[in-house]
Amino acid sequence: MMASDVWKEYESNEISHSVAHHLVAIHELMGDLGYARVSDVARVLEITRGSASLTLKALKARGLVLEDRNKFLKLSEEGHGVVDSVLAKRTIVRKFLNEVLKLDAHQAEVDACKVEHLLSAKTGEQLLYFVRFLLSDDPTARQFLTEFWRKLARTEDGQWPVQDVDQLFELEFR
Amino acid sequence: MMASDVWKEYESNEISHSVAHHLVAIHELMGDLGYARVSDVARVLEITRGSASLTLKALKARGLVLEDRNKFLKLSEEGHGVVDSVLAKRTIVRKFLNEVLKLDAHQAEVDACKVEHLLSAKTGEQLLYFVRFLLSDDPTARQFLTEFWRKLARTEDGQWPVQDVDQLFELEFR
DNA sequence: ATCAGTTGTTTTATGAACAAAACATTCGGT
DNA sequence: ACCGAATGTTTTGTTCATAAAACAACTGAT
Repeated sequence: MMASDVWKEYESNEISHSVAHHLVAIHELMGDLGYARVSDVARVLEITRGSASLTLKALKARGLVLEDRNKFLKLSEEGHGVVDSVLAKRTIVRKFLNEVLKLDAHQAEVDACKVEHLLSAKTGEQLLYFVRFLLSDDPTARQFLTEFWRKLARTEDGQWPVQDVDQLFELEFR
Repeated sequence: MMASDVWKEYESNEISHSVAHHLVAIHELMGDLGYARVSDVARVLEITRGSASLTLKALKARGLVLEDRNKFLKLSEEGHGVVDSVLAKRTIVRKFLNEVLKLDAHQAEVDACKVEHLLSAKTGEQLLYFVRFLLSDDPTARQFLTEFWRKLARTEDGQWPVQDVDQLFELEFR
């Protein structure tokens, strides 16, 4: 019933997946090469220079990307802020999926990449606190994780009476 | 450096946000009204009948939605599977954000809605096991959550030396 | 100085997701 | 049987993100 309230908010995302990756690409290129041009961004993202040119033009207009006389790009203060928040969310989600839920590194990377720009700042913040405590050497956290992973291992050995994930979901939620 | 490997996989999402919500709308309408027509879907999603008509035509062509002689819609077996997996992920993510990370109900709903169709089946499954154990009455889990929430409350009272979330992220990840 | 290769932009086109409006059909009440 | 309201479809147009290709400008080696 409250579906309609919420689902439209998806649109209101000021940072699209595409924009996030263009900005992160510039950030990475500055680290790797020390500079970032349109072609470099296009190569990193495996898109055409034309596409990159158009997207980056919009980002320059939005003040997230700056360009010097020689067409070299860099992030503005604001652009850097966006990259920081996106990378922080990606990192913490990847860490949680990989190191806590024990998903393989590739799947964790893919899923983190998909959601990095969608989570609210508050969600990222709380998740950071959570994962930090969970992976700390606090004995309560250690004990909990040890116990969870023990149960998880049994689950994956088929010790739980669950054949089918869908069936499990239905038991839990329908 | 491995950014390019991963970010393209975003495209390969067979179920878009829009498609997910059209299917879920049909599911909810079947529960609420006992039937679902194009106009009902449009009303629930707050889009025009024209838009809904086009999207649903595509979903009929993909075999996810079936239509009887009187233009009444229902989910196919496969469509039901998609809805189950989407709703299961939305539910478990919302539960985690709200009941564990203590985000307010609205923010939890919005974020869950944004990522529901993006998480892999494996990620949903692991998250389900995790949250189930975390919220169970296992004393290890209880103790861990109690301790986490205690720390969290102190954090929100400003007891941790953190002024700015961005600053915190940078400390942690840069 | 020229010519080839690199780089950036512009133009044209596509597909997805929407709106708006015109149109066709169907259904209920009188 | 008719009329008006509700319903579904089609057509047209917009925006966004992409590709592809043509074009322009710059660079460097000879």
